[in-house]
Amino acid sequence: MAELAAAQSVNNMALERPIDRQGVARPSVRSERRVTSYDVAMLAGVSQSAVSRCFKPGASVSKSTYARVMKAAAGLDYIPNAAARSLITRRSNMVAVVISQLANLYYPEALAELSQQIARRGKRVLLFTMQHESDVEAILADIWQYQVDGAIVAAALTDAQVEEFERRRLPLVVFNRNLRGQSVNSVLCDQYEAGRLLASKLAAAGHRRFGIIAGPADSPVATERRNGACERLQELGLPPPVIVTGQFDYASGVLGVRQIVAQGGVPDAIICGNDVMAIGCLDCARQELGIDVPGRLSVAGFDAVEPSNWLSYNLTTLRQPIHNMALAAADLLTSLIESHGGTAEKRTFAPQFITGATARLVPATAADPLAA
Amino acid sequence: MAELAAAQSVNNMALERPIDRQGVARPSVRSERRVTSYDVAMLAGVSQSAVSRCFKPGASVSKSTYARVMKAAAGLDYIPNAAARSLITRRSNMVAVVISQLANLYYPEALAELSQQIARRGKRVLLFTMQHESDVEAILADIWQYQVDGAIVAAALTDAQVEEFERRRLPLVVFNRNLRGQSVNSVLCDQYEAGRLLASKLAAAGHRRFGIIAGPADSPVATERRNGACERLQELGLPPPVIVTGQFDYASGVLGVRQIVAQGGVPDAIICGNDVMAIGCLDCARQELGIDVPGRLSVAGFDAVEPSNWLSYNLTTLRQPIHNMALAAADLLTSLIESHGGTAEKRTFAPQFITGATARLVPATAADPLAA
DNA sequence: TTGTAGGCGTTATCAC
DNA sequence: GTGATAACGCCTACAA
Repeated sequence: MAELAAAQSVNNMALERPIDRQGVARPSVRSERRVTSYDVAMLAGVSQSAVSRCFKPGASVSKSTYARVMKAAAGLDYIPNAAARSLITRRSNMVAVVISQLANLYYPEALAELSQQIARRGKRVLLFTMQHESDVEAILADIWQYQVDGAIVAAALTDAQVEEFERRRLPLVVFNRNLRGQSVNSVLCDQYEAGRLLASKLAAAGHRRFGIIAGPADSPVATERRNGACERLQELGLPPPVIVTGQFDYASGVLGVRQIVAQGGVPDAIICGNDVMAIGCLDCARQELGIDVPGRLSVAGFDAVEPSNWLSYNLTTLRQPIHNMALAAADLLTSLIESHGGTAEKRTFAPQFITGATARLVPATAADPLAA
Repeated sequence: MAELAAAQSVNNMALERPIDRQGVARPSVRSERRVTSYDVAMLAGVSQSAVSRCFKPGASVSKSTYARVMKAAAGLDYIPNAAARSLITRRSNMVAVVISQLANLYYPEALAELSQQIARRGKRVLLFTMQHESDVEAILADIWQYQVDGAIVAAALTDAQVEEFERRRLPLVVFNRNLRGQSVNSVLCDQYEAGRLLASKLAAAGHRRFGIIAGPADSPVATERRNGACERLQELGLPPPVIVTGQFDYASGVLGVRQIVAQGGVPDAIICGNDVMAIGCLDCARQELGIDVPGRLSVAGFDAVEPSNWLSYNLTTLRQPIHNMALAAADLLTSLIESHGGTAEKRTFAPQFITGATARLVPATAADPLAA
């Protein structure tokens, strides 16, 4: 009886709705209406709010209502409109991911991991890529517009930019960038320490004359790696290395080793700002310059990207635990979104040394069994 | 005079609004209000519509109003809410990009290009990645929800799935997948032809005994390349190749060549489903099996990803014109979005043969100057 | 459990 | 050029 009454009132609504929504006064521009929860409600003989509840996980709906609604929804191909939902819930379930230089081999790996972790948490990735880190400003404007729930940024941000995230109360996790002195949530690998570690290992093996093929000057990661290595070499009282700058690409590695050799002869070891440059350096040294690596020259890189592990290279390098870093970034961001803030946290991961076979890592005499 | 009256009526509104929007009946859950166009209007002393118009490119606003509004907006850090906008305009300015296996080296390059082209057209990328192409179904549900303006999908779609795009009038461009018999807008490289071309080139050089390290069975691209090669070999009356299957990764190339050699001895040539497998095959053949490439064995791949061009490899391969394909995909999608459909179009790009140095491409006698 | 009603923040329409 | 007003499609107290 009550059910009948309900159905009837619903039917009244159903009859009236078309007039409400597309009656005489209906704007002529609206070419085609979308299927909305009202349509579903009409077909199912329930109220619109009932439909809404059916699509909300923990809502209280009777079995029969649920079934009727779902059947109607399926019949109409109804899917809730995320824009409308986010308007009222203030949750878009979108996360902005800002990443530079997808050409860099390291970044695709990071992006793949991040994307997966974010999806696993029921959120979508709004992707922003940039050619140069300086493009970030324009991207931020987009981010504010799109009502994302948070952002993971793999680019250097200025103090003002970080502050704007705070002002807008938008959870932010900085990925792989150490914003010194800023209280920002960040997930990173200690690049400075990585640089020091590599220098230490090579110096311990007796290398004295170093070359460095550094990454671009506007890359904080490149700068930290270079500084870490340089300062460690200095601490150890070794002569200052020959430093050239590259663009993180293969050609830069090739060019770099040529320049270094031209400038001061073949050094004992070359530290490259990333693996791809190290591979370029290695290929050029061996195949063009005819230098024995690691016999005469040691070459090392950073990142442990996939090709560094290929048989032709087996590069001595430092791995960033990308998987764990992506996991941490997603976790951190999620908790920030849920809890609406908290104190800034820096999760630093230690780089992992990969021995490889492109660097001599023991003193020369011990390394060569023939000399023993 | 008129201006004063306007300002006054605005002020009335301004005074009333707070009551409307967060008065007694205001829900207690709403923790913090956002800055809206009403706030800007209030501060600037204009109506909310005026503010809205100021943020719409081609709208008619007086200089002075515009200036006042912009100043107020800047002061309040106001940015229009894209969700609200898309609700009424039915335009989100978001494009879904669905892509599989970011680990595949080819895909990051494609994604980078796509992302750039889409951004250049004033749209954002909503990224969906998947481990297996079969995950696409779940992703589609997300796509419907998020009101994207269109989608670029680099995955195989079933007829039903394509049909659903049509039913929802959602512009779709299929990237790098040939959905035979379906009338879908697509941008692709002729993989079948690429397979044939490679087989022809190798056969022309006198290779007779072939091995194939194919890509995974669920990958249409892999299947087409393999079929193209196989059918061409058959046409030419050559013996059936030894075929093994891999996963498009380096290890599969290594394993593949071992299997092929174990099964039927060293063949004349091995065609690999993509470059990374070809590189694995190459490394293993040369360094583990001690086979002279290209002297004794020719190796070729597909895609011309960056590492294929490195000195250590200089792979014989087929390039897909990724840049142009991304351009075409973005153009096609954009025009579909603007024009609301049209007839299905297939833009097919020809693969470009990269000679490289891992395959002997002239008959053996002519190739060897000593034999002449 | 269910329906009613109000609001999320914007754009579009239409008088003025 | 400008301001009221009605959507857009949904969520959510609140009352029943």
